Amino acid sequence: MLHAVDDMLVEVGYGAMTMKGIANRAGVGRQTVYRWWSNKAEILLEACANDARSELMTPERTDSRRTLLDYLAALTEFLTVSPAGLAYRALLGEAQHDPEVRELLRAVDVLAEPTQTVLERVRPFAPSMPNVPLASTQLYGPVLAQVLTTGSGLSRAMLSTHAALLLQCWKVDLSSRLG
Amino acid sequence: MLHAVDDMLVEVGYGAMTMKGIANRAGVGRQTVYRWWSNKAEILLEACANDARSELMTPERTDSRRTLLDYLAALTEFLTVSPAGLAYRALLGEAQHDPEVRELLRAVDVLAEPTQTVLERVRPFAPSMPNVPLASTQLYGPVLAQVLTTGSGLSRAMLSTHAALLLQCWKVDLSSRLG
DNA sequence: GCACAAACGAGGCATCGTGTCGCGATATAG
DNA sequence: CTATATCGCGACACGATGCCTCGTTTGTGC
Repeated sequence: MLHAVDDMLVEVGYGAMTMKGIANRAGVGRQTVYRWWSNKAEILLEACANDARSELMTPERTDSRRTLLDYLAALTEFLTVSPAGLAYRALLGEAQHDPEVRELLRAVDVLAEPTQTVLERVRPFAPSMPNVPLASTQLYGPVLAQVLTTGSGLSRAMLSTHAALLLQCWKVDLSSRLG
Repeated sequence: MLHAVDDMLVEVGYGAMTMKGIANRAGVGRQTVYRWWSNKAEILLEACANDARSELMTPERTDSRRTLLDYLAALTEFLTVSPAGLAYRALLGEAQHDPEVRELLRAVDVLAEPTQTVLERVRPFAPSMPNVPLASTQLYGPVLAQVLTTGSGLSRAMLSTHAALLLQCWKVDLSSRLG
């Protein structure tokens, strides 16, 4: 069933994906779909949540910069190529229109957990890293914004520079500079 | 006419905004609306493009950090409060579904010009600032991502920290560290 | 002031997606 | 064999879209 959602999203795109289409694709009546999910947003969220977690799990590297870069690359791949990522972007899109979807998306924050894991790995080598919410958006915000506004991700070179710059300013003790 | 779009977006939200509603609100026939704009996206873009430019124009400060902070605060205000900002978010949402809207939004990149202006002001004091595309997303990406995913912006304290950190790593010469 | 043309408001219409309802078939349990 | 629950499937009302037409208003040259 959820597999049918992934497939349809890739094949026909979000615009042409209808509840009727999902039902037909899954060989199921429409009522059966409504029995388990009350709207398209819930189906999409369930279809992408599991995949997202596994796709954004990157191995820890000895090099902190490499740890960040691997994660940013995986995130870019997720957002631009993966069906689950496309579903996430579609959900994020609907969240701008529909407050109900926004709440749904806040409750199951797909990007939060993997990002937090990566940050914790790096934190020992980045003493002046800000609190998790800010550090998270600093890390993935540029990547997400780029994909959402242009449809394609940052180049690998830019990702690398971004990771290096972030890590650098997280390593320097800010308090000594700002007093 | 465009005023009616702004008003409706604030009053009833994007979800309840229909072409029929816009026409009624503006006191015109529906066909008249279709005569000038072929779809909702075009109306929204025209309704927000002008306002966006003026709302994101911040005065230059002697302090670079303050220049960045002022811009980030204006951007947050724009994205979370301003009708034009709500329209922009709605457009960004539709762009995730509709490739046509994505192209429209790429052609009239609302955030690009103001961000670039700010970056050029800061560049003399930030010798190792990366190229404009990357620096732009590094600057506004976290703010945009935060608003899009949670619906509310970063706190002023976080904006301040973000501006300070970015400026700091843009001031240090990276090549001497990575070379 | 008049006539002509363009633009307009209003409403009708076909089409599509949504979400609900009821019918008939199937299967699983007692 | 029967009762109950679940399912596939079509029917339905509702609302939004985009197009078309009708009769009116507006503005221009004569």
